[in-house]
Amino acid sequence: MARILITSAIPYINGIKHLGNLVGSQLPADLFARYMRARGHEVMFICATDEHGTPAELAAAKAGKPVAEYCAEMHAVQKGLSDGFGLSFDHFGRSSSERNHELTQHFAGKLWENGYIEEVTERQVYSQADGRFLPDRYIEGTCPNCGYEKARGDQCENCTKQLDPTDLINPRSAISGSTDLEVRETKHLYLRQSLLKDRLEAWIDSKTDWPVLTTSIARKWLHDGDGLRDRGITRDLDWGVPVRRGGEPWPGMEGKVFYVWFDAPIEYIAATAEWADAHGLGEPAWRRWWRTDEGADDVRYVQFMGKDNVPFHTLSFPATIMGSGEPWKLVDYIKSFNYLNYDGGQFSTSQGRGVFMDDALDLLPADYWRWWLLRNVPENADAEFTWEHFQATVNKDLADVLGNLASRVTKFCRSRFGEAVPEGGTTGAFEAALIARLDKRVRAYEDHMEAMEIRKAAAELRALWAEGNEFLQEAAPWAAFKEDPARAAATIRLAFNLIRFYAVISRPFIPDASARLMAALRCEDWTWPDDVNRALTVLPAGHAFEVPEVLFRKITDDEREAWRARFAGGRG
RNA sequence: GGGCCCGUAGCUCAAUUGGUCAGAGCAGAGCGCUCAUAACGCUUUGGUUGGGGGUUCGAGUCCCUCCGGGCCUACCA
Repeated sequence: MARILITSAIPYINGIKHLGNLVGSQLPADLFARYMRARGHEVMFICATDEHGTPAELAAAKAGKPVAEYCAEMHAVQKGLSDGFGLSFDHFGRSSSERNHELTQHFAGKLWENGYIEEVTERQVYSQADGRFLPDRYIEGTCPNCGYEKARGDQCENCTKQLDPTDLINPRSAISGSTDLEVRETKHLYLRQSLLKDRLEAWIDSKTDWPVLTTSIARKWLHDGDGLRDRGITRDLDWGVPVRRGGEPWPGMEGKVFYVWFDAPIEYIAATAEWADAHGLGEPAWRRWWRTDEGADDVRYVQFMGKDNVPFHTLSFPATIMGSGEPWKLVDYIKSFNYLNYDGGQFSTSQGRGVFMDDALDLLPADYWRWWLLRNVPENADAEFTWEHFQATVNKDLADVLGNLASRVTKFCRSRFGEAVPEGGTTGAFEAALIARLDKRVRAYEDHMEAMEIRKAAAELRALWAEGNEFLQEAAPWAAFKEDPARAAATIRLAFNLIRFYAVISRPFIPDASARLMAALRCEDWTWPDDVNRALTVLPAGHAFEVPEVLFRKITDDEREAWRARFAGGRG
């Protein structure tokens, strides 16, 4: 039994996430976690809400609430939606937790001691009306290059020129529109990750099995321009982790907080500590996952994230850990994803374009979404959600291939033999051939899951389901029943076991449907089919069952069109 | 501007380090079955693998170039 630590990129707090966010990290991480648990491994699956930063403060202000209250509410909302999608986190923490405050300050203290933090006095734009320093992109003005009037302080969206806020003509706050701006001096801490460039690069180079997407982004940042740049890790905000060196105050940094991208990855560790706290466990319970000197040496650590998060996970966070000089666990494998687009464009939180997690659960049970999203997860390139494809995939795969198989077997049995697995008859070479095919496929499925080749795993799983229909067609128990009922009984008995087999292996993808199948079979034996032959004899003759409700209903053309219209934009 | 990824049958995608790899699912066509959510099974029509050039005994698979699409470019996270 292995020990596997899994973290999903932590979703930002300022609103409900859309399906693109879900499929880019949390959902595939859940698939992997569920699979590894099913194989009997010890899994620690961690996620959290990322609660600090300017957008959180602005969202809270817009909602007319104190930021702490806003974050607490949104955390509860996101937790509820995570549960709704069946995301099986061992703990869903909060980056604003006391644990994260302590750990973030601890890391900063160690980095300072080791010379990896530098104090830098810089000039930033301050807005009197907003009472805050403005990040570059929150300053708008006229582009000096092309004259576009809504250029942002970091870049002009019209001509794509990189800008400095002070370049803008007639600069104003993007928050309030105020032009009462001034440049003030302010002191900040920089993480001197450039000092760790060689170590980081050697580390990245050693990861030859990582997705190209992951390593290419990391290398780009290592070599772009003058190489890896140092990074500001503090901000002039109220909401966040106060800047301290471990337990000590940090002279000259009063009133400042750490930058979210410094404290957010540390929350992976902190959330594991939160998990231990929530379960009344002591320090060793979580440290054995994270400290290589306290048991984490044999832990395999896998991270899931969208490509936008890769630089922070391949460089900044590892730099934080390396620079601490302490034996914290570094990630072993980073599975990164491209984006999911929506019907010809991008998902847009601001425009309400696309399907959001709450909407999705409002329309259909989680398994429909899980299946489509995972089967089409943007592994190698950006993928696209269309209602036609969603309808076609779900109806065919889930309703016709899997759901209907359960219906035809259980209903046939009920009408011919009654509501118990029939007895009599024996299996022969025909069944042995089926088992051989299933064995080959389930081993391939395992290999794909182990390698996190999600699309391939989904395709193999579907092929396994299809084997059931092929077998039934060939065995034709409805025909055999007339001349040789025992023969039909043996076929149906195997078919029942086949359904259980499918429930077990499909569970990582469609956990609710698997549970309903098992409930109908009145079975609680979720043993993984290491031995397919044995797995197909779990349900004995005489075992009572119920005919399940329709496992997956079909999506109608009318629904498809109504939903397309509803989610075209203008949510709110 | 720089960097990266992609462009394979109508659609969505597969093809270990170059050597039966030109495939699967869907859609289409034909046949079969009738247990089932008008579901299932079998057979079958589709591609000179974006264009051109090159390396090689042999290239979707390597190199060059052109065309087309996407992403990233560091204080929003």
